[in-house]
Amino acid sequence: MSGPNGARIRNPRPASRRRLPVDKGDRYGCAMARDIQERIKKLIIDQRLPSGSVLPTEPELMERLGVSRNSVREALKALQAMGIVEIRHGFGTYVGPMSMAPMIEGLTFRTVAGHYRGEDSLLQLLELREAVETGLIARLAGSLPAADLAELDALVDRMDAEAAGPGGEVRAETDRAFHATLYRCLGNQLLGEVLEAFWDAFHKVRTDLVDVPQDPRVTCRQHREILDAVRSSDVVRAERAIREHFGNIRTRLNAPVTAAVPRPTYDR
Amino acid sequence: MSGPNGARIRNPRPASRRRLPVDKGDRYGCAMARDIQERIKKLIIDQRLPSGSVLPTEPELMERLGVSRNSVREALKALQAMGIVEIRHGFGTYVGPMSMAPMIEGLTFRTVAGHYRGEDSLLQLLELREAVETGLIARLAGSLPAADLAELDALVDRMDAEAAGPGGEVRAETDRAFHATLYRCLGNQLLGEVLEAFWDAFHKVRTDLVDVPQDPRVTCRQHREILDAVRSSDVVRAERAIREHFGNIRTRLNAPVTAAVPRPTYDR
DNA sequence: AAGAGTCAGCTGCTCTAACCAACTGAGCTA
DNA sequence: TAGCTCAGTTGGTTAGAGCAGCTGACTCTT
Repeated sequence: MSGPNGARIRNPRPASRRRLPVDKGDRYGCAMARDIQERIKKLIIDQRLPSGSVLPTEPELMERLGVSRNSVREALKALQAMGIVEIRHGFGTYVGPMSMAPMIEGLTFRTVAGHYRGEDSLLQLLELREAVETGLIARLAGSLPAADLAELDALVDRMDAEAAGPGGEVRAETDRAFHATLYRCLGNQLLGEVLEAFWDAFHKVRTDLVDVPQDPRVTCRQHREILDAVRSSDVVRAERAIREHFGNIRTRLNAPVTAAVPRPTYDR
Repeated sequence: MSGPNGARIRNPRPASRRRLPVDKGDRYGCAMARDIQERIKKLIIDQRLPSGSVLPTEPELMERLGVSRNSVREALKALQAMGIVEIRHGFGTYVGPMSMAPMIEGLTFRTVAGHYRGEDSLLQLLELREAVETGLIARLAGSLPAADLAELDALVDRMDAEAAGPGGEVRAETDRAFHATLYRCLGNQLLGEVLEAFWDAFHKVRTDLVDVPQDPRVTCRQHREILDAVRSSDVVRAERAIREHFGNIRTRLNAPVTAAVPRPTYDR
């Protein structure tokens, strides 16, 4: 039943299956499964359940919703994939953290798939990050608390140390922390999580797919410049610094991406 | 087994269940289900399957992955929730559109839940939109093709007509189209989809939860101002126009949000 | 009596088997 | 020829059984 590369071959009705699915606006599956998901979501909303609350057990949901165990489980699996519930074997089902973790996963997959198909999906993701951070930096300039400035100073210092250290590279975690700390003072949790999600997805794909050469000293200098610009309340300079930083990543990205031969394996 | 409000009461072991789940880094469920999902994803990536491609049928996946139909279906349900596959009753399973639709859903739920819990989640979502659009507008000023400018002109004209028309309100679809068309020329599909996702989630929550009063003439004037600023290549003016537009939405949002008594029903 | 091991009873996880529902295509009927 | 039915495909749903992770209380040992 399987072709040479595991490709699917269906003898009795090969042509008809080539039909592309017609969009009937009926995404997300059939009525019942969708309905169960909605009812569980409604349960969470209506009872104002916070993250971590206990949800009914599978047998209880079966009885309450009047469906079989299997349907309940499929609905819960879908909700789990969206981060709405969290399932723990032997414990029970809980209201999920509602984090952006599922988005990271979806975005990562989409970017990897697009990359392998020859699209510039990684570049698009970078542009997205650039857009958000550029739009935020103006609000930041001059209004960063002293404590955050000190923390950012320490992070850039650490970058310097890492660049001069044995590895000769700035650790990814340090870069991530810098960008996260920079926008923390805005007091917008969603913003922070989305930015981290974009960063995570970008970083995952970049390290997995393309081997980007980087000059760690340039990285350090650019982060320092961003920090100094923000400290001195210079909006224009801050925006320019951010753009330069991303421009740097972009140029480093462009060369290898076009030349790179996608590796045949994907093991995420 | 159920309390007065449908709250769960478990007689034999009530105290132990109050334990919050310990984070073992094992999100997304047990090993096997997770593994099946990964293998299906690997199949899509390795064979470079584009959106709409036929995936193996459930029996074929059972055999190939060596698991039961139930497990296959649960994995597919989770992947469907992430937009990675699309399941069509009676047809088969296909590679999904990889759109941002699941993100809209997750974001909407998160925002609704946060709103009901008294957080300013809707405002956070608006700030996110503002950040992205502000960061993009500079790249746009002066580089918009004439065709897009004409289309935007027509959209603002339509807004005027709708504002003066019977309803006296600018239709949501027109606003959506304006923002979508504005950033289309950047040639970044991801960017466009993310912006639309944010718009959709914001709009869904706003119309469902808070009844925002709006002066349609102000809305029209602000969109016209954005368009004119972009047309005249005036970056500073364009940024100011965007900020004013979002500032307008924000102020209209702030008053009712704090005063609003959340309705007890959630029916999405 | 204190400690350790076992066991019953929760929880979710997986499998098997059967049937239902949506859809297609070929062959039959009028 | 036009329309229908029917077999065979696909996913959707139900049912029942047993497995696996976890807790608390009971029991046996020391």
